[in-house]
Amino acid sequence: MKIGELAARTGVSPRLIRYYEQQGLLVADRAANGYRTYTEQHVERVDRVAGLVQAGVPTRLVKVLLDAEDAAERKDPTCPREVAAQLAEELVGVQARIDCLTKSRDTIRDFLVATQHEILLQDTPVPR
Amino acid sequence: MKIGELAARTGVSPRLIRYYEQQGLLVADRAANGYRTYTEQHVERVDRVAGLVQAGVPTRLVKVLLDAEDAAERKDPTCPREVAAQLAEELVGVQARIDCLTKSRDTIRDFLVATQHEILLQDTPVPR
DNA sequence: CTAGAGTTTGACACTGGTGTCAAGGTCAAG
DNA sequence: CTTGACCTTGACACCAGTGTCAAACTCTAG
Repeated sequence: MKIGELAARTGVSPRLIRYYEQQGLLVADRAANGYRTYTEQHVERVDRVAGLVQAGVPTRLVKVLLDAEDAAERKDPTCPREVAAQLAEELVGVQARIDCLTKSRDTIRDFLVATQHEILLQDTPVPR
Repeated sequence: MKIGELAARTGVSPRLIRYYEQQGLLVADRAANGYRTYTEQHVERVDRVAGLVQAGVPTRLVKVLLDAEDAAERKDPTCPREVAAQLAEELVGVQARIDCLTKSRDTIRDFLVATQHEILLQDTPVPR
C-alpha cells in the first residue's frame, strides 16, 4: 500500500509518516517509482509510534522502545547491559506517566459519575 | 514558601512554575513584596501539572482536568452538560495514552526479564 | 494524449514547552 | 551600608512535532 492509504488507515498524516521514517522509527521500502510501499505490519507500527509520541515520549526514545520490542519479537535476547540499563531507566519514566494519567482518568470518571453524567462513559473500559 | 523552595521540592524550575501560572494552571498569591507565596497544597498541584504535561497533555487540557478535580473536591457538582461532554472526550484521549504506555511498559519489562536483566526492575511496581 | 489524483523532496512557519539572560527590586547577614 | 542570594518581569532562543506549500514526477482514467 502507498503512503496515502497508510495515512488513511492510521489517521496519521503522510507528512508525519515521512517524518517518523526520517527519525528512524519506520522503514519503508520503495517501489520502482520511488514511491514508499507499506505492508499491514506498518499500520500497527505507525499506530504504535503515533500513540507513544502522543503520550509524550520523544521520538528518540520511541526508537529505543520499539527496537526493544522488535528484538523481543525476534527472540533475539542480545542486549548489552548498557542498553538494558537505559531501558530500565526509561521504564520508570513511562510508569510515572501512566500513574499520572491514571489518576486523572479516575478523577474524571468519578467526577462524571458524581455529576450524573455517567451516560458519557460507555466507551471507556469500565472502572477497573 | 517562595518559588525557589517550591521549585526545589517539586523538581520543577521556577521558570516553568511561572509559566504554568501564566497558563492559568496555578494560582499564587503575593506577599507585600510582590513575591509569589505558596502553600503545601501547591507542591502537590505543581507535581500534578508537571506530570500531566510530561505525559503529553497540553496545558490547555491540563487546566480542564484539574478544574474538574477541584470541583470534585469541593463537592461542587456544578457541571454544565457541555463541559461534561468535553471531559468525556478528553477521557478517551487519556485512556488511549494509558493503553499505549502500558503496552510499552509491559514489553520493556518482559524484554528485560527475557534478557536476564530483571535485576534492574526492583523499582517498578511488580508485573500486576 | 491529457487531466487529475497521488507521490517525492525540500523549504518555510508555527506552536508549545523550556532554558537563559538582563535589569531591577527585596531582604537578611555581616 | 554593602553584599549576595533570591525574587520580579520581559525578551530572546531553541527544539520537537506538525502543517502547508511548491515544483517536479508517476500513474490511471478518459
